[in-house]
Amino acid sequence: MVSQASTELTPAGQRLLDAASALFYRRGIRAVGVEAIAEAAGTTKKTLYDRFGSKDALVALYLGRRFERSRAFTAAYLDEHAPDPGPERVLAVYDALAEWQHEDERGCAFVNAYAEIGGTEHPGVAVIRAENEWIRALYTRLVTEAGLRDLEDADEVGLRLTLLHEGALVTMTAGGVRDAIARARATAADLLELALGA
Amino acid sequence: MVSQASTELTPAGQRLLDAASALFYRRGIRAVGVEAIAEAAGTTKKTLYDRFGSKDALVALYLGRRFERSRAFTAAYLDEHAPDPGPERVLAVYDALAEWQHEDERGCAFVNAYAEIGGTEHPGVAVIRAENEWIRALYTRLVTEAGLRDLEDADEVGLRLTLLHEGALVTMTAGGVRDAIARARATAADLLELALGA
DNA sequence: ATGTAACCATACCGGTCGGTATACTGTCAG
DNA sequence: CTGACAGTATACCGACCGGTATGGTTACAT
Repeated sequence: MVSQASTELTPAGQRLLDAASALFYRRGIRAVGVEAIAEAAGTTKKTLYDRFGSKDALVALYLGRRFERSRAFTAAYLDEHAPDPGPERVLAVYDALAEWQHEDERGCAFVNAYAEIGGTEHPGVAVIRAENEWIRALYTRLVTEAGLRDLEDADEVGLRLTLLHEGALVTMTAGGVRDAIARARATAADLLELALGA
Repeated sequence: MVSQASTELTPAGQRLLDAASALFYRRGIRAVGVEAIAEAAGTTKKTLYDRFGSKDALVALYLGRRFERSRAFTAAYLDEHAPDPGPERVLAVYDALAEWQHEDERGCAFVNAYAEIGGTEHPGVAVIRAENEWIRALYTRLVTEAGLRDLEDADEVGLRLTLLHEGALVTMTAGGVRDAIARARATAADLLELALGA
């Protein structure tokens, strides 16, 4: 587990993936051409296709690596700011999200990508689904560890916290509500108190 | 207020807007070319540009008309299924959403569109923002009528219900949770009970 | 009768799309 | 020394993009 997929890339390959990630996230997938990616990476289309084979594969890699990164970021944030099981550790996920989003302003990369490639057979669709399920599983696990031992209850609360999580991202960007994540956190706190007992 | 914007369209114009709406919603905005729209409407690009001037204008009209329709649908649904003020009328918005989404499977048109045109100066961005604010205002109003007279509290609960609303759509599509809207409704019920008193 | 708006058909514009081909340089391991 | 590989540079492919131009056919109002 020492080497990661991103580590195995050649220098030009890494630059291409970095440039593609930034452009895809900021402007959308279809809006960004391979030529622009190659130019931003200071290389050529030839190298891009030698390394990744197709634009679709590059998109899937972009999503996969972003998923990896957000997982690592969240895990590190939780361990640093709320290492002990309990409601505070659950709510810290929203804090991690706020920190992750920061001044990015473009919301959830996976939701945005799904708007463009959802319903197709694009290789990135599976990554999107996996990310969404991971968020849900994370909340469910943390809620269980916080004391909600009943599996069915934990599942239900985990989903509810996920609804707030995703809703906050959408309402923040498309809705223009700056503090949507903080409001979702407050709502989640109420739900947790309700589920775990005062 | 008798005539609507859509009523003023010529027959070919109407067909074009209908075809464009279906294609944009199902496949995305950038994925659909004007040629395909004209062909689906049984007409030509010439007519499309004579009627709408540009693809961007057609997109904005698509979003605007969908906003109009969803507003009318929701209002009619509420009046039919929950005509009296109270928590049930608030929760009926989720029922209306489930009915509206039905077997559409592509989630919120505005969230999807924002993923493609957000951050640009596209004329459709304003429509997206307006739709999102309307949802929030609707929940806030219904909550107030349900008995939450304090303006600040109503604002807060209205936003929370919006988070669940948007989160449900995203979790249903990108997350693959079929009954996400029903789960959002159940969560909203708990929040309302909390806010209005048992 | 004349004008005008709506429409259809077709060809065209410059530009960009994703993807491929050719050819040359540098590096480094066998 | 010799491949093999990573890289650069550039030209090219057919297809499609949004948008325009030309020209002709109806129908209808003045």
